[in-house]
Amino acid sequence: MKNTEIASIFFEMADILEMQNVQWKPVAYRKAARAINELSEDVFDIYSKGGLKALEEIPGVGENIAGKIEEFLKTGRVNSYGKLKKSLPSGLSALLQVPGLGPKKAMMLYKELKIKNVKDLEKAALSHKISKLPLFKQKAEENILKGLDIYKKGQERVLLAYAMPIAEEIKKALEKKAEKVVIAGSLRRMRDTVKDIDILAVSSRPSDVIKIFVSLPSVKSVIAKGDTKSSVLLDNNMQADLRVVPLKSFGAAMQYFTGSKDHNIELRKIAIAKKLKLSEYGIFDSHGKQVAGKTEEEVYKKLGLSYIEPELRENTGEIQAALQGMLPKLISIADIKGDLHCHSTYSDGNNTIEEMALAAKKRGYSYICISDHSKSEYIANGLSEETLLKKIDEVRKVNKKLRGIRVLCGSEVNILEDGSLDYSDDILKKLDIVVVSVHSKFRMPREEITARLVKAISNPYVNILGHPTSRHFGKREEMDIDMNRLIEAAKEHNVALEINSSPARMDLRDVYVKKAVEKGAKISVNTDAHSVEELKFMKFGIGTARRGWCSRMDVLNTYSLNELMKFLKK
DNA sequence: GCCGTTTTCGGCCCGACTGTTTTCAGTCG
Repeated sequence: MKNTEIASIFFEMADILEMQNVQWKPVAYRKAARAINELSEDVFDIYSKGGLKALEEIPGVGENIAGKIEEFLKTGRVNSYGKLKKSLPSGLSALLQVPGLGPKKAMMLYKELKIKNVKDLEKAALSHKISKLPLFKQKAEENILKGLDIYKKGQERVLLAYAMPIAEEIKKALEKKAEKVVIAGSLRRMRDTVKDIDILAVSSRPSDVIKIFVSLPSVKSVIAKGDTKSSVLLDNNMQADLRVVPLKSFGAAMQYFTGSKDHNIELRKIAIAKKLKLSEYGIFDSHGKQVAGKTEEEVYKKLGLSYIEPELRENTGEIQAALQGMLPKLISIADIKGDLHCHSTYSDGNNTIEEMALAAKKRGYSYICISDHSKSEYIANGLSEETLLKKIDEVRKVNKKLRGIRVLCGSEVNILEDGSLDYSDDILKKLDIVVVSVHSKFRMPREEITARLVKAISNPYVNILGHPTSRHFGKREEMDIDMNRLIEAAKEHNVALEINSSPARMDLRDVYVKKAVEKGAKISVNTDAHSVEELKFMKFGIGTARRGWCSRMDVLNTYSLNELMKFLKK
């Protein structure tokens, strides 16, 4: 995908323009860059199908930026970007990534002290050159060193499943003093990765709550501390932000602090059009009187919108749909009747089939599919045909023994390099469920990998395509797939696309899920659990399903056992 | 540079915290 490359060009153009004190263009370039990053479709495909006109359909992309995209796709470069870059030293825009430094200060440092990059900045701060400048006194120098510390540790995004328990712990601590505490921000929107932790509290004595917050044992340093808000750096180098509001503003504050930024900006524009003002304190009329804000529902209603679930708040069509009352009723975790992709001690799992089944029953499921690895997955102790037959027999025995849970015997069958499968059809047809996945040769050209996947799911015994893009955070990018073709094939062959809830996978990701749902393909939300504990990851996959606009009937494992068996027969 | 049930020109979300500002600019979310 060229999207990230193009978006980062526009982000950098915005930074440079901002340092040159150009008005508004930076806002426009950033808005376009964010929209391009969120696209499910490759801009190259959009352009080859619909030309410049189609590019201009992307929100925030007008004639000018569309032209630059076209130029990039045709020549591999953007002329005006090259010119902009030459206007300033190459490392300068990186200064903006240092917390506390914005365009004004960065330019001042460049002009006064010839600071051209982060290295220069550190040298200057350590030798106390910065505190000699008129705008920068001693405190500013300290803050730059603090900012550099944060910058160097990297503000990389962390996994949702990693950040959530940390946020929950902070919430628990604050609940001792506050009347209400909620986790907001991208955590509440259930993004697969997050950058920081946002917490909102209600209290009539905000300073008490803030005092607890800044002195939590996990706080390494305090970035900011005021009467109603505070930011801290945790010892794992994540930033946590707290906001404390009065009860009458709770809904508006929740709305504001949940975001996303673009969603909020759109809502505020709607408020203005209605001669109202929306802020984190509520909705106010022209006399400054509060007309809504105690609950989120009230805020959306006052703006003429139906309630928008947090997971949908990305300004990708949800506001338009809410205006027309066309939002889907989203799936919830309570709709889930079973897990269709789990492992047992037969391959590389930690628990026996029976243990997994009992854990599933305890979660209130009515079925669980144990889909161990296939024979060529040596490293994970993949099953030979002979062992697989033994396993089928054991599943039968467990089903005889247990009541209230049905174990389905499946396999996660490797998709080989040519798109053929790791077991013969004679074996596959003995299984209740066949999940097929790629575990090798991830980096084939787009055409080949797409053909490989389409061939695999065309096999009549296949039911689910496991972790379709095989991305793995910190390890592996998505495979380069023609998602439109894959989704069409999945629909045609009645194969469900998996949302793999394993924290480092979260694959399919939200934008592709939304596309699949729009086209009527089925989704299956599974955990890929290798132990009974990992069954709990379901909630994260459900988060992605909701972000992909899934309602209950879009998701295979909300079906009752009977409905599921009917689907599996094809 | 983008965009339009008030606009094709003239707007562009809103408010808190920091530092050293004696009334506000810069930065952030």
